[in-house]
Amino acid sequence: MGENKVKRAGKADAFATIYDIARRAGVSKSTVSRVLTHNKSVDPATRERVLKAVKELRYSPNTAARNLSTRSETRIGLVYSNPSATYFTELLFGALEGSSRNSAHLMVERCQAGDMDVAYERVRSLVAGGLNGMILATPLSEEVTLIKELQDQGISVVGVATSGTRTDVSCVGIDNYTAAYEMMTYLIRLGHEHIGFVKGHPGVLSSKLRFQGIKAALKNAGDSVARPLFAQGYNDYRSGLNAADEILSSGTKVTAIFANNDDMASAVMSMAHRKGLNVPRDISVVGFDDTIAGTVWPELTTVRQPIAEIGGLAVDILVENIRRIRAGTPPLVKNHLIAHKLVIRESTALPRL
Amino acid sequence: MGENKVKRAGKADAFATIYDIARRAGVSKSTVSRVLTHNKSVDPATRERVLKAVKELRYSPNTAARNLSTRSETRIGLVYSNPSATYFTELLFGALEGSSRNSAHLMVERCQAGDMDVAYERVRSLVAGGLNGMILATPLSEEVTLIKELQDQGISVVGVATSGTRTDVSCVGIDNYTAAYEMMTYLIRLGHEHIGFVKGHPGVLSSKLRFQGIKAALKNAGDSVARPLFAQGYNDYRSGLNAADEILSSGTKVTAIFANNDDMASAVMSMAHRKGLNVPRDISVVGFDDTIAGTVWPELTTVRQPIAEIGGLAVDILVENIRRIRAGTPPLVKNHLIAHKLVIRESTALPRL
DNA sequence: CTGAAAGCGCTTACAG
DNA sequence: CTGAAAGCGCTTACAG
Repeated sequence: MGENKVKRAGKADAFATIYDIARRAGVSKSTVSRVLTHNKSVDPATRERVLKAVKELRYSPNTAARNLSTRSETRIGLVYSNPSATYFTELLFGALEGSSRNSAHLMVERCQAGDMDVAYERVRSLVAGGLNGMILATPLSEEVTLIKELQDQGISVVGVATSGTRTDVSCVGIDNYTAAYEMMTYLIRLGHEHIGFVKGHPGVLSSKLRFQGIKAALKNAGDSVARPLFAQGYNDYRSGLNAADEILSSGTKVTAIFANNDDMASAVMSMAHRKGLNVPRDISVVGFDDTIAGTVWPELTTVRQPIAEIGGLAVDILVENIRRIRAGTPPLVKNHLIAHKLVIRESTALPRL
Repeated sequence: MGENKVKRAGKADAFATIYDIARRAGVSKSTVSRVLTHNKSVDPATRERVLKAVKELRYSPNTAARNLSTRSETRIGLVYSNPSATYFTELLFGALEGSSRNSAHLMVERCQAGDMDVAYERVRSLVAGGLNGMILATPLSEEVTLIKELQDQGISVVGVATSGTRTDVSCVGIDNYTAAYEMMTYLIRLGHEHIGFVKGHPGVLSSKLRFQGIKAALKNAGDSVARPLFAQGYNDYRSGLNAADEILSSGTKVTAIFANNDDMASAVMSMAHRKGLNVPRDISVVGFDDTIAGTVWPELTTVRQPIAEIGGLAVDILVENIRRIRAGTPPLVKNHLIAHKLVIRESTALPRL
C-alpha cells in the first residue's frame, strides 16, 4: 500500500520484480507467475516459498507488463441515470476504488433519466469502445433486454442497488423491503397514526419492494394506524413536490410523511414549510438513501445505504466473472445484500397531541 | 474512437501496432516512435508519411506497452473537500475524461472540509502511494504551504476553480469577479434597491473575488441602491440558514438576496419559506455555481461554472507539465479562465411594489 | 535524420 | 510440477 510505484522525478526507485521473487524463492519466473495467476499446478511447498518471498519483498506485479503480456486490459463501464448527485458520487467512489484495487479501468457514462433510448445508445457506445464488464445502476439495472444484449456479447454485467433475487444477472444492494418495513415501524412506534407515503417510480424494482415493506409494517400495526394516504412520486424532487401537495391538501389528517427517497423527502419538507407547517413539530418527514444529509433543514431521518461499498463490491464481482470468462469457466450470478441502517435525525418527532 | 481495444471473449481482434505503421510508411519502428513522442529529429517528409499511416490505420499506441517501456505510469491525484456533491461529480467527470484521454490514472481522495490537518494527511498519503501530479480543489488550492511541499517533491500541481492570477501554481477556473459583478448588476437592473448578500467562506479566494465583484456592481449603481445588507456565511447550507435568518430578521427591507453559492442560496429560500415569504414574489434569491438545479423549488437563478470542462483542462495541464518535468524542461505555470454564464430561472423577479 | 538492437516485467505454450 | 524461451508493443541509447 505504501510503496511508491511511480518513478519520481529525479529519483529512480527500484521495485521488486518477478525475477527478484524467483531468485529469493529459488524457483523460475514461470513458477512465480503461475502461483500469482492460476494458483494451480504448483507444489504446495513451492507455493509457500513464493508467497513468502512476495510478502517479504512487498512485491506487486507490474500492471503494464501484465497487460502487455496477456493483451487483456480490463475495462469496466459504469452507466448511470439517477438524479441524485450524492448517490452517484458515492457509487463512483466505491467503483473507482474497486477498479484500482483490481487494476481495472473504469469508463463512466451518464445519461438523463427517463429517456431509455438515449440510455441504450450510451451503453452501446461504451461497448463499442471495448468493454469487458458493465455496472448498471438503477433503473438501468432493470432493463432485462439490455442486460441480455450485453451478456450475449460476452460482457459481464452487475446491477447496482437493485436487490430482489434475480437469476439473470448479478446484483448488489440493500434489502429494500426490510429497510422500508423498519422505517415505517419506527414511525408507528413513535405514535404516528396518520401517515402519508410518497411512492417511488413505478418502473423501479426498489420502489416496489419499499412499498411492499411499508405495507407490511402498516398491516402489522393493525387498527392502531388509520388508513394511510398514498401519493405517486417518480423519485425526483419535482414529483415529490406534487405528491406532498396532494397529501397535504387532501384535508385528511397527516402527522408523518414517508417518502420513497431523500430527494422527494426534501421536497415534502419544502412543501410543508410553504404551507406553514413546522417539521418535525407539526409533521414528521422521513426519506430513504441518505444522500442529502446536511443540505436540508431540519436534517432528515432516513435509511442509509452504504453506496460506496456497493460500488466496490460490484467491481469485485465483475472482475471475478471476467476472469472466469477468460479462463473458459462459466460466470457466476451473485446476489449480494449489504447491511443498511436507520439514521434518526431531526425531521422526526412524536406526533403533536 | 469506435475501435474495440479490448479482446472480446472469443473473438481475437487485431489492432495496428507500431510495426504496421512502420511498414506502411516505409520506415523503422524507431522513427515511428520518434514521431509519436518527441516529434523532433525527424525529417518533415518522413513525419508526414508516418502521420498519414497512423491516420489510415487508425493507430493508437498501446498504453501498456508504452508504460512498460518508459517505466512511467502517469498518476494524478484529486483531492477534494467541498460540501457540494454535484460540484464534485462534475469535476470528477471532467477529470476522469481528461485522464483517459491522456491515458493517466486518477486517484481520488475526499476529505472533510474544515479540518486542514486531515486534508494535509490525505494529500500526503496519496503522495506516498506514488504520484506525478495533483489536482487541488478549493479550498485546498489555496494552501500555499501544501502546494510548495508537493512541488518540492517534483509533483506537478494545478488548482481548480481558483481564479485570480497566481504565479506559484497553475490554475483553472472562471472569472469570479466578473461573474459576481454581472449577477449583481442583473439584480439591480431588475429594479431591486434593497439587496442582501451572504458572503462566502472568508478563507477562500473565490469568496473574496465574488464579494469584490458585487461591491463594484453596487458602487457602479450609485444612489439608486440602498446600503446593502451583508451577512457572513461559510459556503455550507447550515451557515446559509443563519445568514439568511440574520438578514431577514434585521427589520431592514430586503427584496433580493444574493448568496455566494447555491447551497447557501438554497438555505436562504428555505428560511424565506419558513418566514412565510414567497420566492420570488416577495423576495428574489440568486446563487452561484449551478450545482443544485432541479433539487430546489423554485429553480434557482445562478451562475453556471463549466466544472467538468475545468476538470478536464486541469488534467491536460498536469499531463503537459509532467511530460516537461520528465524531459527535463521546466514546468509551466498556466492560468486558464473559462467562460461562465448567468442562468436565469425561477427564483428571481421584479421587486414587489 | 534514421535503423538495429536491447530491454521494460510479465505470461504462456512447449518440453521435460 | 517446473524451467527455458519466445513474445506482448513500445522506447531509447547507440551507431551511423
